[in-house]
Amino acid sequence: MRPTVIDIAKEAGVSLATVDRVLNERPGVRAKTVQAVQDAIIRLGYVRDVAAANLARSRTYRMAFVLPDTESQFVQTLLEALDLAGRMAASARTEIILRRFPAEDPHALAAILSRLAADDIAGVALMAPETPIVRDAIRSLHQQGMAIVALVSDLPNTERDHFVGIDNVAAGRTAAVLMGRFLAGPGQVIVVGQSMLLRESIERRFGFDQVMMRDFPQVEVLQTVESHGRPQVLRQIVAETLSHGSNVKGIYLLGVGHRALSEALSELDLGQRMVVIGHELTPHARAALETGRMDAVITQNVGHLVRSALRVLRARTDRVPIDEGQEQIRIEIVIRENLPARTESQSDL
Amino acid sequence: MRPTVIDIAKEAGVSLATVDRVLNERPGVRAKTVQAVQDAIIRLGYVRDVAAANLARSRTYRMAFVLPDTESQFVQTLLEALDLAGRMAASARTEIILRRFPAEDPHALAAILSRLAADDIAGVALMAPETPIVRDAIRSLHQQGMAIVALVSDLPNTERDHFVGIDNVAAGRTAAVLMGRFLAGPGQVIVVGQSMLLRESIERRFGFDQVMMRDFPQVEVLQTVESHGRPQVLRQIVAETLSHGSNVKGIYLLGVGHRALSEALSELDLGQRMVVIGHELTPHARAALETGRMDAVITQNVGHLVRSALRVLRARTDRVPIDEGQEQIRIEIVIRENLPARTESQSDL
DNA sequence: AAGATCATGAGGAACGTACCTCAGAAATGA
DNA sequence: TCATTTCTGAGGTACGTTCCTCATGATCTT
Repeated sequence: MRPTVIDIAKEAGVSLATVDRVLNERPGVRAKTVQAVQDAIIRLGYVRDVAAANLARSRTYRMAFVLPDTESQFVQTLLEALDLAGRMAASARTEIILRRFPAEDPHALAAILSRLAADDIAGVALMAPETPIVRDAIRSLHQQGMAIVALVSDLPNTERDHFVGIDNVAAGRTAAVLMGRFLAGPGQVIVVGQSMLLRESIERRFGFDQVMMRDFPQVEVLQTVESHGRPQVLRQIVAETLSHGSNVKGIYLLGVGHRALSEALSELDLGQRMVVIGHELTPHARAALETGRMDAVITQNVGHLVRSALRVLRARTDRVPIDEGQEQIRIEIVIRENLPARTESQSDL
Repeated sequence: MRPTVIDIAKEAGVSLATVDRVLNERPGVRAKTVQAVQDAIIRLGYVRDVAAANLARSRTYRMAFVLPDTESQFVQTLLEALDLAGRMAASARTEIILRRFPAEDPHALAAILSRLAADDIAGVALMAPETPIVRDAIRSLHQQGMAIVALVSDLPNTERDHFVGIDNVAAGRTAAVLMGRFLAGPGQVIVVGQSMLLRESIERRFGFDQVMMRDFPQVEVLQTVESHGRPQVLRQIVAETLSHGSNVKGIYLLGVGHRALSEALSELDLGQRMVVIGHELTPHARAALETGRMDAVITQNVGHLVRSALRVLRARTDRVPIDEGQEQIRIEIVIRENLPARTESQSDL
């Protein structure tokens, strides 16, 4: 049988109350006694039963996920994963609170964040760009003891406890290697992004250029085309670039916008096959891979993101260590052949 | 507040005992009453608190992992992941029992399996080839109500509850796409495997050939070289093939044996760069990727394998549904650029 | 209609931990 | 040494469930 607090008390020759004080780091125990209890704990190999502990605390975890209200497919898949995770988490005394903020309004975001504390929330997973206002809001939450993780987009200069997401520079490098090798020769590559103001886009482009220059000097990477979320813009610019008789052999999509691009491409009816590589495995990207309109997608598993964020927030709240290996989000390479089966729950797009 | 069994009892106008009988599907309740209770459950949105339930049951999960006693790096990394998972699981009332069996001795394996039942074990994760003896042993365990998952290597014709691992045909196809595209032209490819009797090797080779023939007809895939676990054999055959002045441009490793191969390759000092693609991200494969001796590794996350097996076994034991999306093991493509950082725990090689 | 069987209620103990109170012991200061 | 402060012990209740016993009322047999 596993040892319990009672066994520890006996072993250490103290009372249950004292063991409890030591375990929960409450004051009123002499250093010597603390040591005796800790020795007993080690000697017996005691591990606290978190389930019983949480039951006794009658602690329920209220975790907030704060996301932009953009309708992008990436956010949509994130929401789906969140929904599923919420249902699964319910039986583990964890409640997920969803908050959306207007994408371009840092003040609204700050207001939402500051309201969280009053709402008795134990932790926040935040997907937002880092602005001074947000930094202040996070500092305030942090001072109130709230666990905070940055989701998808890191907030390196804040008091966030953890970043749940991928290294976007490495993701860009990965895309570059595939692009370079798939091209297998000289040519030009168009890079398309929503806006170069987004941290992810900048980092990916940086990593992409790095590898391209080093390993594939024969490939010319053109300036980033910014779509600003408007498909027409994207379509037009791409069409223009392509029709200028240049030697474009590949397209690199820094972010979302797969739909608009694939429409543009099918309209143009290119005589020649292009190498198309993008990020985020949205339903459209999945379809594009299946039909061969895209060659590879660099992605992060949305289900993992959500579950990892929840685990980290819980661990922070419980003050227990996390399993670094498990919380490391992989840069996944998806091609048609290793496309994961669509599950009913859709949780793992 | 979340509703509890007491709330359900009040809502349904029955006693706590009756609610409990319904919840745990125990006899002695009229169909009409069962319905009334279930209605109340739905009306209040009751979710059973599994932590409290398990506490009350004072159930501890003893889960056995049965693995071959081969010293292969893959099994080693699996063991490391298992060790870590065991430490994490301890606080969730789960105990991991490890059993090794002589790799070539199905009788010994069957003996170990049949001993499990007496050992009060709730579930087994088994990594073993499917033989008639093993099939019988599994049937017997199944009849005793034990949860069984096949690990890494599927046991399709048995009563296993679930398979935790990847689709090896798809993994082979994935390798083929990368090989074909990285080669970027005609040439020959050597395929190296430990033994073609292993299900995985056969399936991977099958998938590899499928795609090669369909998409890259200009590439000639040579017959599989079998190493039978002996590095010298492998080294010699590879050296021979290469020195025969043929047009070998790529090497596909069906399984382990990265060390022997990389030694062979460095000895031969090939004038020309080869495309080397293999399976399983062992420490050697990792080193080979880092130094550029390998181009890509198709792998499955060992940490995920173990955790998924544990979750599935627990779910089966608790008779609760599993999250299909979470339990789907990905076919991961790893190149140098997206090589996951080595974590201290090494859990996720 | 009497006995047998079944469905239900009431109540309680247990799981392992947290957290509270109060009394008394030990250490500390003057 | 006495008063004061600081530790410690004993005991209890609670968390949400499981599972047990016993009693009673309802329903079925023949």
